[in-house]
Amino acid sequence: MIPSSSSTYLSQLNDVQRAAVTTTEGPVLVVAGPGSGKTRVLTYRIAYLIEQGVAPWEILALTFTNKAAREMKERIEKVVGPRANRVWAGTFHSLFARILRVEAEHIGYPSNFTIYDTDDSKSLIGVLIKEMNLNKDNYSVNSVRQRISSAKSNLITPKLYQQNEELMNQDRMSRMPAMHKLYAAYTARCKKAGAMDFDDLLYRLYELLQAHPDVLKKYRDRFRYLLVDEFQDTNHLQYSIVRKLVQYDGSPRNICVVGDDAQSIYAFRGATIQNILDFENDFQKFNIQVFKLEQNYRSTEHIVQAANEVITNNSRQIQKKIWSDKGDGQKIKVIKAMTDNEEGKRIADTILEQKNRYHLANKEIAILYRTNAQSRVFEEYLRRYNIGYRVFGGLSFYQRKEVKDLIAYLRVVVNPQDEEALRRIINFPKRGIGNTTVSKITELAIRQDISMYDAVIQFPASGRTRSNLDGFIDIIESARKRLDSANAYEIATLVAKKSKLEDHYKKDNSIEGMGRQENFESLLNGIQAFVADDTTIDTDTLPDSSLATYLQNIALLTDFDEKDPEQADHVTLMSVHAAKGLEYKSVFVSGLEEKLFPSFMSMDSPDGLDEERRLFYVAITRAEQFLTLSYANARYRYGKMTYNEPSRFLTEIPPIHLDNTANLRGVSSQSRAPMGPPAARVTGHFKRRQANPTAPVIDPKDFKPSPSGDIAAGMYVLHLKFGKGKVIHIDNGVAQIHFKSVPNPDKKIMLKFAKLQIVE
DNA sequence: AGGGCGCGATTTTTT
DNA sequence: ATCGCGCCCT
Repeated sequence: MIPSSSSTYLSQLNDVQRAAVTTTEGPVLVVAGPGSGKTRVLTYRIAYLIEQGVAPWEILALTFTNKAAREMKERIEKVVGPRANRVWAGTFHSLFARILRVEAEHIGYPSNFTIYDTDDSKSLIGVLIKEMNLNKDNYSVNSVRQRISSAKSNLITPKLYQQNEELMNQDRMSRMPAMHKLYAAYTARCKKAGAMDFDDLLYRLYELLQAHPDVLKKYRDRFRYLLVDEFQDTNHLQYSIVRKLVQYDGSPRNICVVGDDAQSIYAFRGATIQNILDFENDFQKFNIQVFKLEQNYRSTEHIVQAANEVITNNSRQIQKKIWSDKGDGQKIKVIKAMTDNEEGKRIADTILEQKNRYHLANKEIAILYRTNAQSRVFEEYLRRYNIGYRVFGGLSFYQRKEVKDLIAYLRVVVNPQDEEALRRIINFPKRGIGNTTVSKITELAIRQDISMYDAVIQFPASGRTRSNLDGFIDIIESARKRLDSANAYEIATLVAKKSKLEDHYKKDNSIEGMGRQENFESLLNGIQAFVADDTTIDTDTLPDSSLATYLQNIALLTDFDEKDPEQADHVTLMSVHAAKGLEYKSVFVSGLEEKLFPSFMSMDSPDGLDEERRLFYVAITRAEQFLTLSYANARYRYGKMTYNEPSRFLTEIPPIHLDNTANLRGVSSQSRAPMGPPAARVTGHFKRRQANPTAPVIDPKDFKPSPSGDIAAGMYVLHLKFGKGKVIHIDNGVAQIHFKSVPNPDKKIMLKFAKLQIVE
């Protein structure tokens, strides 16, 4: 029954790792270089604690991403079995949300409070700017949100903000003198809406612990052992909470933080490596133990040494030298390209070559970039080469309009005070409640100091407007009535029908519309799965399949958290940020140009530049065996061609680690040649093994859409995604076309939008 | 009230 | 280049 004894897994650790695992009492700082077995140390430490008799629920393990939390839980489970589920392991945001749900009443929130995502926050700020008659040219929603967010992350209340001369001065200088009023108003409105934004999940918890000693004591007693992963990415507020939980008289101070200052890449949103330094100071007199994990088990030496060299260009860092015993390995390749397009082609070519020569699987390969917008070229070429790929990041499933629409209805059902959700759906799908009515309702709400939902109910209006409003109220109320008796899925389907959302999306048969239908349906399926998989283990929280629980779960999810069918053999495309914590046999780091990587946003300050360099450090240390860096002399940005120098980071790698053969055939005639299919020998070899063999291959360069008016029934046309198809008939601007080479060959396409080329 | 059109801004990363 | 927003027209 016991999955494995401690001796088994402890023997898998090196001396430093083992010491970090078995030093369970008192404060511990683990400085963990890339690939040094950090996750292994964390999970084994928890497993070890449990074997030493610590109850799983006395352990609080805070991570930064859901992915990291899940991975950790899975790995603990492998060692100690199902007990692992009782460990409080999760992200700061999700665990704190869970606690806040239980304790909400203490701070005047409903336990089914809404979580506002960044879009909701921005939308509310926009509304407030308008309401307060501020000039929206001076008050940009983004900078206001940023300032509010960083105020909260530094424990500055609206009141303290107003008393802070420095902040107030900054605001005056940037022509936002009413900033503090906005902050106060924003806070009040969130509270009134029963809503917390991402920062509130931390900030309100801090307040709660601060103001309620009994609650604080409860969690201090409960969590006897704390662990924090990726400590370099925590902000001041997060550390303050952690400190509150462990730093007090009589505390055993069993806290272990793991991090790497060289991999801190979230300073832009308030993370500070100062926390690591503070941690050392704060726990100095409590016999803090520091362990440095310096052996890299991931990469070969050229890669490791290059990383070491690069990071020495940063001004301050914790001294450490990463080393590897995996041998020299391959040198780092550099691809120079004329254009971003050529960069894409050359990388795709190199991928084919590597697959051929080293028998790499797609999933052992990743292409990384600084900004998500760069993924496009790579997608194009990988598609043409029939290499399966998957893009991470960008718009997450839960940010899609059709998904947010239904979610918004559900949010209002659970919490009618949720103003942002209400605003989104009050007239969507259209039901004759126009802007005029909505702003009158808003005024009423403000004047009477009631919620917007109550204002909708009370709004005095004549015939049609009134009955439209009643129609809306009825949708919400009929679902609310069933909140206690029905599960999340039943309510969701009811709302989808009654609101006419389902109809709205079903009747749109354009390509995009069908995608939305699919998303809409998979949202409903997801809710059904949630209901079916009712496995909440916590006794504290409401272990149920209720709508409220569902909403709180998904609010903190991102794309990454979709269960990836791990078998799928695809090349991974993602931003460098998203790649943190991952590793691949072969890694391509693209777009190494000044103003792109490093980003122009960060170039003017030394701190910004240091962060970009750490980002580069993270990027190259993802590679196990093959590392390829690339840049282009010219690339399209914001619709026009831009020219940039190669990134300074390239010159920071000593040439001894670089493979210069790539340079020799760098900017040659071949790179200027029009894009043709890759060498037949190479494609031919791999084509058979690729996923998605039906995807047609059309060179976008050869594609010239015909005027939509020229298209008639009976013609053969080309479509970029679906390939060749026959136009069956055209009805009211919508063509029915049969594409024989795709799984669902019959498509309805709106001629107005679709780009089709007549071929015969 | 709703739909269409044109302009403008936006583009670093994410819980 | 793409998207969203606001304005104007019906």
